[in-house]
Amino acid sequence: MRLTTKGRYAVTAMLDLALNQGKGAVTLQDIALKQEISLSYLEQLFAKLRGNGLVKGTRGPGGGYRLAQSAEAISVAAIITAVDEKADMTRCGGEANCQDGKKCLTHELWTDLSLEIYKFLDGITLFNLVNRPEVREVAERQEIEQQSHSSGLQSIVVESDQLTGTTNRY
Amino acid sequence: MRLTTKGRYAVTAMLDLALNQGKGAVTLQDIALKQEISLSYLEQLFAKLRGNGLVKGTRGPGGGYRLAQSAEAISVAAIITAVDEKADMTRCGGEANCQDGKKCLTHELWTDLSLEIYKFLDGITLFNLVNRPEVREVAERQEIEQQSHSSGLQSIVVESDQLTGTTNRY
DNA sequence: ATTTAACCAACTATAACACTTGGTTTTTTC
DNA sequence: GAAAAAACCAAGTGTTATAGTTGGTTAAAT
Repeated sequence: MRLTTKGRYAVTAMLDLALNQGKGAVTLQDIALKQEISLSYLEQLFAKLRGNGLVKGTRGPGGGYRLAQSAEAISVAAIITAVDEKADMTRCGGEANCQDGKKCLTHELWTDLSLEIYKFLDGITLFNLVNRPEVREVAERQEIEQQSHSSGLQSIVVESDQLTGTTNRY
Repeated sequence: MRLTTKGRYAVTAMLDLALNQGKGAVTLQDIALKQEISLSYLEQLFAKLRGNGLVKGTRGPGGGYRLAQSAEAISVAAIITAVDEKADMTRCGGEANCQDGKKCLTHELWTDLSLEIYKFLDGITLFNLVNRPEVREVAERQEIEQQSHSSGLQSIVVESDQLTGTTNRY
């Protein structure tokens, strides 16, 4: 169980999905703007999440992503595992071959810790997170910011599109 | 609290020190051979450990490092913190300024987890580790391997020294 | 037909880690 | 007092994963 911003991005994006479950599919464009993550990077993360059966995407206008399982069934640990696919930690990476094929001095310590972290993150589901008051608070703030953002931005993009011929993907 | 092989190296080395507390100072050369860590990298790690008051070094022949505090007083968390000096995790790195100066969606989740990990590692001291049977087992194996190693290696190094004019530092 | 959005592949930049090189200084030992 | 052993120090290099970019193709709705 590795911990990196990659996993954090994935959890944040999945939480965004869970929060907007009622409103149909959510586009990555949306998430990219709200959570300030590069769109293409999100695409790469969602390819893995989809491969692991955590989300399903629908193409075309009105399309986007939605959870493939209920929010109760998706744990934070599952999300991180899906995205990180055990880029194992050089030595002590699971097997006990850290020291010439044998266990290194601190082998048990790290496996114990890994288990501890896993248990913690496996005990927290998207459903749990959605119902946390702090999360709801931040989510509402983002909702408002996004509206003022997109209403202003959309027209700018359309105009500059005609002038420069380029569309910015972020 | 970041988790990387860097911290693992540091804990392993410190544990080696704790295990050999009775026999006076331990040289980094020794640790490098036994734990298979590059000597110069160890030097860098020990510079930080020394700076954080966890070890003290004595120079010259017969010198080396020993613990600056009792094994009971040194927690694994303290070692990792000393060596990692909070290369903070891009966003959500302690302060709540992950989203335009405000908290991001999953801020609490990561701070909770960090605290959990810290508590776990802070509850384990070098003294605890030294007394674990698996650790003692591995330590004994290393003791034997080192003896056959050094008695064989020392003469080889001396001989090849005179022939090639080079000394390998590892 | 056009637009929207998922889907896909290959490339680039950056940063941290792990390690190397080549020293100096201090202390012990002969 | 010379030589050796060790800590101490600074500046580099190689590698790897992350994070992001570029430039597409396909599927579905208006």
